[in-house]
Amino acid sequence: MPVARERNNQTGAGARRSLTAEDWVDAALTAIGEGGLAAVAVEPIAKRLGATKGSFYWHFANREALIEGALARWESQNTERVIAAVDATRTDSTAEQRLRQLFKEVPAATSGDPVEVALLANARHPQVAPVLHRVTERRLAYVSDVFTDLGFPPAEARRRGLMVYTVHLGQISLIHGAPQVLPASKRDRKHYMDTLVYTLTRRD
Amino acid sequence: MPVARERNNQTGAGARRSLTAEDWVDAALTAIGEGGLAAVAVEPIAKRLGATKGSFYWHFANREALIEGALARWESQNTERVIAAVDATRTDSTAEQRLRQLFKEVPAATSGDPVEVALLANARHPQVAPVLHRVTERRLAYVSDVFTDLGFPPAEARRRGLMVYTVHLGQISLIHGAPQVLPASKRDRKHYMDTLVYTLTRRD
DNA sequence: ACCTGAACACCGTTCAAGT
DNA sequence: ACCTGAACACCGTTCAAGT
Repeated sequence: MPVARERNNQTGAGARRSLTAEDWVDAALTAIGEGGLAAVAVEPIAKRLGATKGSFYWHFANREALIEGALARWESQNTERVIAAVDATRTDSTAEQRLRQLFKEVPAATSGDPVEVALLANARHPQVAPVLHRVTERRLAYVSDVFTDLGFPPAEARRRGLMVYTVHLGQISLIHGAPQVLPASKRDRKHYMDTLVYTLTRRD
Repeated sequence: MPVARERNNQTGAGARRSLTAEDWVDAALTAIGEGGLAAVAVEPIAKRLGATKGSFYWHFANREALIEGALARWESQNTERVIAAVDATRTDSTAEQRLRQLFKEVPAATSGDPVEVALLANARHPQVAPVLHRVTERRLAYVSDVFTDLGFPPAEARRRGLMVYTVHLGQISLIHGAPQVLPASKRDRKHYMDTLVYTLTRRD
């Protein structure tokens, strides 16, 4: 039974506009968030948009190009999110507080973004790796700046920043791969976090 | 042209024995090492073994069961490898040297094992996660013991062990996702490693 | 310019039939 | 007990034909 499917459009139930590449990218990002890279499947997405596979191939050369577009969009959005997060902590009094803040906020934002989680799960994917690399570089530069603000000389600030970011990545791996090894109680977690910040910010 | 394909057997070019579940698991592990979890594809593996897909389904319920078998095998082999690595470092004089050793050896062994790399890339896969969790727990316990040997009280030793293992995981992520951010020269890497070990082993 | 519908290739899964 | 070969479903890709 050929029922007319509801479909993305600007005018409600009225005239339906054509799909754009943007529409497909939107749908792809949604799919990544829900089921990872593997969920970027042309046929199911087409069904969701109320179109056919043939329509997709008018906008994109292939599935790879769709993933490319989705990653590019995520990266630019992610940049703005990082900047916003930075602005949010800028008024904190001490650099150590900002560091502590980063340890709390960034994983929260990170775990909260299902797309980031999915991309981290596919960090070695040839299309994902360079995106992750640029995002990493940007975040790392910011963390290093915090150590500069703490009075560390540039080279040492970079090393410390790298350590912090390394720990951050490790935390994400643990949270998503083996959360059971992390401190169980809130009290233990606070103790652990204190040890972490203390250890990483300590001077000679 | 129907050429008789060479096929896994015990007796060289002579009589060919039947395939076993083991044979399929072997081939699956090879495939994971070469192309990740996604490379565990029934049809191509069957072709490589000189058999048909139908043969596979006599030994396994489905593709998932094959992956399960491959992961189980890798885990048990990995256990032995860890034990061997531990034994190799046991004669080192100081615990700090053992720690430094771990930082050098474990990533080396880890990066050297393409299966581990592939599994880490799919850390959130429902079949992979529990395996990784158990392996993590085992390694973490060992690292914590090193800190106990260093004279840290148990709770603190666990925290330090967790930090070290977190850093280790972060390193792996960086090495495979954004190696460019790591210190470029050998000299800088040594300096960084020194800072790392010094920072993580320092007492109050 | 944008899309449909049919076609083909590839791989997962099933199963009747062979040895 | 172990395997083949044909069949079907699902998805990526192509393309002639429609509006």
